[in-house]
Amino acid sequence: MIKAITGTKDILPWQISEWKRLEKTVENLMSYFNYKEIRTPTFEETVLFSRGIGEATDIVSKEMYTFIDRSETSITLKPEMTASVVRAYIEHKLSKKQNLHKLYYISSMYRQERPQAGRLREFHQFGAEAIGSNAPMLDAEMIELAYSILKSFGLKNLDIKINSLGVPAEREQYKTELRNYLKDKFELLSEDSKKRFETNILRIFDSKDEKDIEIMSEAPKILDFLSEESLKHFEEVKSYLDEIEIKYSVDYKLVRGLDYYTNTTFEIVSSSVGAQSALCGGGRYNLLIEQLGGPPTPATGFAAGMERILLACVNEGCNKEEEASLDIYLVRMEPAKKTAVFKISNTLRKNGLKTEMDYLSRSVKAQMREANRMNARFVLFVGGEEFEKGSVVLKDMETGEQQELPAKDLTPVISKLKNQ
RNA sequence: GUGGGCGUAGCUCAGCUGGUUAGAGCGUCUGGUUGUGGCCCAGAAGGUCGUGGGUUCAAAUCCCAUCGCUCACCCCA
Repeated sequence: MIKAITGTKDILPWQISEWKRLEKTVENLMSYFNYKEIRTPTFEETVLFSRGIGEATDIVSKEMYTFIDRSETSITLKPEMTASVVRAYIEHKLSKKQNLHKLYYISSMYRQERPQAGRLREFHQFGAEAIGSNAPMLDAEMIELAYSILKSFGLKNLDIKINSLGVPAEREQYKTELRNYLKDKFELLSEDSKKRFETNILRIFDSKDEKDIEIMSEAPKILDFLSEESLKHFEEVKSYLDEIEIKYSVDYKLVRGLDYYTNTTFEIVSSSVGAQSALCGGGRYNLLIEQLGGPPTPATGFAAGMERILLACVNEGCNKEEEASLDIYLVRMEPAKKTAVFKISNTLRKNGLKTEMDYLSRSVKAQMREANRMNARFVLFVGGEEFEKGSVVLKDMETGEQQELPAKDLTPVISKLKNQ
C-alpha cells in the first residue's frame, strides 16, 4: 500500500469544516486590522532562506527540503514565510508604492523534522508581516492581532510571553557576558547545552535539564544589556498592551530561533497541546530587508501553526461540528425511473438546491436510510402509481408529512424548499 | 539524529503463561410481506494478526531483524 510521506497528513472531508472555520476567522480578523493577503510560491531559491533565516540555524542547517532541479538551480520548499514575503516586497519594489505594507498569508510550510504532536513535515501557518514602520504600536498590534485570532477561534488557556533581544550590537555584548558567566560552569552543563554554548548560546535558556535551569536562573539577563533606545521601545510596546488590557508576561528566556529578530519578540503558548506548546511566535526584524538586498526597512510580524491551533481546539472542546445537510434526496421507486430522477436532479440543482440520489441501484428502504444518514430535509419519491398519474411525492423528513405534487412542474417544490 | 510506547476487521480494541475453523462493539450491506428513514430485531460481508526470518510437532502469542505509527528529546509554528 502506498502511504502518505512521513510527516504529511491528508485532511479528510469531515475535518475540512474546522480548517475552513479557522481560515475564515483568520481572514475576518486580518480584514478588521486591514491586512492584505499575499501568496508566494511554494519553493524559492535556496539562498533566500540560508541568507534570510541564518546559515547556522537548525532550520537551514538540517531541516530544509532542498534539491537541485533540472536546470541545476538549488531549490528549497519554503520552511517559513517571512523570507518569501520580504523577497516579494523587494522584488516588486513595494516600498515605492506606499510606506507601510500590512500583509498576511495562509500557506503550507516544509521542514524535515521528526514528527510529533503538533509538529509535521508539511504543516500550515498563517501569519502577518507589517513592513515599513518601527512603531512600537505595530509590535503591540501584532500581538493583539495574533491573540484576537486565537481568542476568536475559541481558544482559552493562552499565555502571551514577550521579550526584547535588542539590536545585534547589544545582543553580542550580552552573549559575551553570558559566555563569561558560563565559562567556569561549563562542565556542569548538559551535553546539549555544551553544544549550544558554541552554536547558539541563548538557547541554553530553553533547556529542560534541571541543572541547566538552575545555572541559568543566576545568569545575566538580556534586558540589562539593552540600550536606552531599545529599552524605550520595549517599554512602549508593553504600555500599548496595557492600554488595551492584554495580559502578558515578560520572559527574558524567550529566544527566537531565527537570526533575523531584533527588539521585540513574542510567543503565544497554550497548555492544551503537547510539548510543542507555542501556537504562535513572532517579533520585529528591522535588518532583514536590507540583508536581503532591499532598502533599510523596519518590520514586524508573526506566524502561527494551524495544526497546533486545531489540536488545542479539539483538546479544549472548542471545535464546532458542522451538521451535514442536504435539501432533498430523490428516491427512485423502480429501476426504470433512473432517467426521470436524473432529469429532476438537474432541475433542482439548477435552482440551487443541494440534491442527492442513489447511484447503486439500491432498494427504496436503503435509499431512505441513506437520505436519513445524509440528514436530508426532504425526500422526493419518483415512481409508482402517483408517477403514472403525473405526480411525485414530497416527504418532510422531520414531520413525516407527504404531499403529491405535479411532476412536470417542480416550481412548488423548489419554492417550498427555498422558503423553509 | 537519540530514546520510550504501539502495530490484530473500515474504526476502537480484546485475545499474547504458544494448542482445533482469530473475537467483540461501532460502522457497512441485506432483510423484518407488495412502495418509505431514525429506534428495535435478525442475518451477512469483511482479517496476508505490519513485513521477513528463526525456535517449535504447533506461533497473533516466544526470539531477532526490518518497516510504519506515536510520544518525548532536539528544534520550532
